[in-house]
Amino acid sequence: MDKKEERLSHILAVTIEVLGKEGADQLSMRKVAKAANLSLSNLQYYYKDKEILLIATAQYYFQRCKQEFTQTINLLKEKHNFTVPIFLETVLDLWLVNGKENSQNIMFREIWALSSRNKELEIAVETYYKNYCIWTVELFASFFKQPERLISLLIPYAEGYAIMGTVLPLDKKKIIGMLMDLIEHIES
Amino acid sequence: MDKKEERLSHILAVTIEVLGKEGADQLSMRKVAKAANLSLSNLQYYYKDKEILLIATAQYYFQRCKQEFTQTINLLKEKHNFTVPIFLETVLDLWLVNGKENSQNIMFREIWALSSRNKELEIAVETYYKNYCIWTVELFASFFKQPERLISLLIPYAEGYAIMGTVLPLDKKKIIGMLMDLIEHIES
DNA sequence: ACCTGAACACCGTTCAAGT
DNA sequence: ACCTGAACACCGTTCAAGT
Repeated sequence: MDKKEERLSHILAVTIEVLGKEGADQLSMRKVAKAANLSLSNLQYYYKDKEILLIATAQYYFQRCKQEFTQTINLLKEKHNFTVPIFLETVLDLWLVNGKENSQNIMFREIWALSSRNKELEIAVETYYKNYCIWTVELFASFFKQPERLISLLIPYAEGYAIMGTVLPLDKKKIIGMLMDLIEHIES
Repeated sequence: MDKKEERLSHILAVTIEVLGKEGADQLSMRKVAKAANLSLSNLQYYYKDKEILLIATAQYYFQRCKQEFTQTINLLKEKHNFTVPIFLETVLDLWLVNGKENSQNIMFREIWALSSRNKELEIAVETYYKNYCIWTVELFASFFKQPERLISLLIPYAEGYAIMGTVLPLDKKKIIGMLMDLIEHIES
């Protein structure tokens, strides 16, 4: 990585920090510039306006998410007591998270909102989800007969659960039980 | 409804319009004031700052959503060819909508994003989802044995589908088929 | 190629003042 | 109770200028 690339990704890392701390509505070019120790105009030299900065930031963030995901999955696979049901339960427990307690979900909310006003960002989000489905289908293909069906069920469910999982009539434990039963039914 | 109330709800209706057209990031007190034919300071007399205006707007919007929901469901129930499987398929087709094509979902995205930075708005969103679950459980209780389980499955799924349903390995028709099969399994 | 500072139109909020 | 206009600090963007 040369010096310019380092500079660019440092700006993006700082932008993620500001986004996470203050939210999309509070993020300003001036704040990012200050946090990155740049003058406003110098920041604009690297990212010429706010839109471009946000798109680059989202893509940088997605890249990070992928790294985190593969790392977590690899750790899971290497566990000494690995069985398919244990793997499944662990994955479900990992995926069903409350959006308000999870910094990754807070970032995604900001990105979603921005993407509904920005065609290019919308495409970046769509691409990420598409790839996410591909990785997870591949992962599930090692253990299940119907990976496409399982992923088409579980990924949207997890996304929705992040939004409003806390107010459902069933608690998380019962939901995981239900999902495991449904998966067994799909696979049978 | 007295004159003040009318004035207040007119402002909220105008705010919803501006939000839908331009998005949360483009919404300004000045724009709302202009669109509602008020001076900026006069708008601030009714809603003293942007936060309060947005919370009131979200609640007003939720109220509208409830009306729309009950109306749609009543029309469905009154249909001459009503059977439980047809009802279920129609409801699923109605619920599984692409978030980008649906103006209600665009509004919800804006509200979600705002709510992650605002405790009071977050509570309003949570309350809405809680009530939504209660209505739908009641509705399903007329036709199904396990309404809580079905709603705990379907509502988060529909929310997640709105976000990323377009990139799933299965198409909508197959997904509805899968869900109907799963529902049958839960009920059996 | 990289960086600066001033200027512009816009924003939310505050406040003293009117009816 | 309802409404006004000016003022303030902040914002994104543009631009002419430096190294």
